Amino acid sequence: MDKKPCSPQDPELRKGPWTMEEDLILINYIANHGEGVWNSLAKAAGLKRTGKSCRLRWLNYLRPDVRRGNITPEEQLLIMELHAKWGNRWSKIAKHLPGRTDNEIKNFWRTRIQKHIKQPETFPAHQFAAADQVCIGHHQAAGTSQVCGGMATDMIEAYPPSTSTSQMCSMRDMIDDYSPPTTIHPNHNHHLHHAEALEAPPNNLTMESNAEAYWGMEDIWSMQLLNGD
DNA sequence: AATGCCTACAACCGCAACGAC
DNA sequence: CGTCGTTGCGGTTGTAGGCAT
Repeated sequence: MDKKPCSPQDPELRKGPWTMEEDLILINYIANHGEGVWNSLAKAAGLKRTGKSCRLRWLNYLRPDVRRGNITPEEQLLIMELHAKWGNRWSKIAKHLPGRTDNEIKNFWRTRIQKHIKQPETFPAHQFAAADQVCIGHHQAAGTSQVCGGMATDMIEAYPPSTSTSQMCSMRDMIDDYSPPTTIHPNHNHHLHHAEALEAPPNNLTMESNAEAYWGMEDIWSMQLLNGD
């Protein structure tokens, strides 16, 4: 899996998971030369990757300001709210979650939320609670594909104790209100003022959820800093 | 302890938009 | 104004790790 050639045309091109060495090369190169035209960047850095792959790796994983790990309840609510407004506009939604990438939000939505939307109505609340520490009501009417006000009381009670009563209320309201658009409103500008009001990172969004990054971006960054310019 | 299944996430793919020439 | 290269986006897939049996 490590050195699988990508295509007969370019047997040198690597695909699949990035190695630590590749990450370091990319980080070093960008630290010294900045981001640029990704195809030539990949070549100049000596990476046997497509520019596209390098860009994705950088944006979703290596950027110093990227936040990975647990999505906080606040972020979950924001995602729901913005998804209700804009649908699958992941990059747009990601702009309102500082440090989060569209890919992460998309994955989060598909794995944590969408699966519940697809659950039959009889899905037991306790299983629901087990599936996620915090999650979303699944009480949709068949065929309407709507996350809505059916958030089980159990689920709300399963919410972390740190969650304030007011947060709870707003969460209920929000989930009650939630109805993902079946089509994107071409004219969604009337939402923007609200969304932009959300743009500033909430104070309680901390970096602590990043603590479990795999082989710590801190490590990589300290390594590349040691390498210097 | 072995296995099969499920979940979460990293990465790839295809397409559309955009800009330079 | 058409072509080409690049970027950005959203959907999909592959796989590692966790969990249940």
